[in-house]
Amino acid sequence: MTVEETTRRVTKRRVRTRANLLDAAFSVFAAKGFGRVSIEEVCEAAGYSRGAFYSNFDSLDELFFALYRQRADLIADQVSGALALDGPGLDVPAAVDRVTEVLLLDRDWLLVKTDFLVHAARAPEVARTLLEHRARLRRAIADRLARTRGHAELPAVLVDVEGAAHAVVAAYDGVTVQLLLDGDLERARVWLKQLLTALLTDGSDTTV
Amino acid sequence: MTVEETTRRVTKRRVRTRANLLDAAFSVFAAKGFGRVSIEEVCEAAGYSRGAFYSNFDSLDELFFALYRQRADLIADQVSGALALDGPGLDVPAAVDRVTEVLLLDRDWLLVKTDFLVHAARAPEVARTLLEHRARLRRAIADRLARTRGHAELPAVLVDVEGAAHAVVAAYDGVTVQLLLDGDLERARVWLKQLLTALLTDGSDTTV
DNA sequence: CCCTTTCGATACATCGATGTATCGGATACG
DNA sequence: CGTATCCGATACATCGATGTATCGAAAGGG
Repeated sequence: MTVEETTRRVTKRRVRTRANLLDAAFSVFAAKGFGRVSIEEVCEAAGYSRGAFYSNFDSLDELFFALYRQRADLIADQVSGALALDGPGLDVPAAVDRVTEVLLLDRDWLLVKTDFLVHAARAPEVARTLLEHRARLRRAIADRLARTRGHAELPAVLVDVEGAAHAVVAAYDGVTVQLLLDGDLERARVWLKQLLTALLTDGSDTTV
Repeated sequence: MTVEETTRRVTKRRVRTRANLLDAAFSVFAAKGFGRVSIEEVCEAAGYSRGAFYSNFDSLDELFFALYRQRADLIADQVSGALALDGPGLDVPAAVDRVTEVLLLDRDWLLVKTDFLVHAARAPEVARTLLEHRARLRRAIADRLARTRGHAELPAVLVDVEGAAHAVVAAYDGVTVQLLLDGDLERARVWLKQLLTALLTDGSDTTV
């Protein structure tokens, strides 16, 4: 880039190239891991030369960041959608099902996401972005929970809906780890549903 | 190494060197991440030249594997210890406390561990090792749970003690992610305790 | 349809990391 | 204490990745 803040004519070709680079990067990152990927590999996968890359990004880090942002936003929207789907105050299990489908969509994304986590864990700047993403997600969940039921019916130790939302995210992350290792997507989904059910209902409610 | 299976005289100096390299590697990996570390950096941190490295390991991957194994075994022992501490059938909350202290000991280890996870996720061979580690940990937990109580008192959705152990590990992993991002160790501990309590007790039991 | 601006390919210079071969000093063992 | 063996430092050859500078081609405005 190295672009001064002067507005610049942005070509259609350019946006296409950028998108292609991002897509290719996703595949390559998923396959080999951020740490083991060179700029050239991304370019090759996208069918461009390094000239194209340097015209669009300053570094692999920057591209990685853009890539994460793109996909994470997309998924966040899908989750919000899945949460909003049914009217106010309807059944949690159905929502859990839908959200689970979206969150555990494909392993490649989880691989890239985890790479990004590892990256963020060592770069406070980046970590802040990721934390904000997560906070937004939690809020969406908390809102949904609050809308459904009046603070009751949750295990007492989780304190409030905020706590419950926190727990949901933790469960998601936990199941992700197992899935990354064994690669069994379907098992992971079932397992996440069980966990969420265990967390969001008190012992009496055994609807599985 | 490039060692044929002929037994070779192993010097004291050698074990010391190896240990030093592993220790240095731990610091360097924690600080910069496996993907961004060169062999030379590790050697420099340990106060050796690359000759020493190549005399002890074939590649960074091999060193990383050895490092993980070393530390993971150590922690596994500590956890077993913490679980075995009190007599048969005594209180869960105390055990939860002790285990939590051990599991969330320092962030550096979690960083390295997560790097290793990311690495394993793309190398089935390595993943198997890690899965075995986790299975062993789960078994220890399941045994402990079984010893305490007779299958009752657990949320029904978790099915059995195996399921509960699974849930415990998931909670641990979930909390780890948050800790990696915000760096707040104490919060993480509290939070993990809450989660475990919520998971291991049915709604009626509100002992926090 | 021309001309300006932008894009991306190519070639080049540079740097850092890797692995190997060699050698002198350390270490164990008799 | 002498000697055979082992260990790790040094020097070297090589390779791949990075970033930049340059140039022809594409795109879009008039």
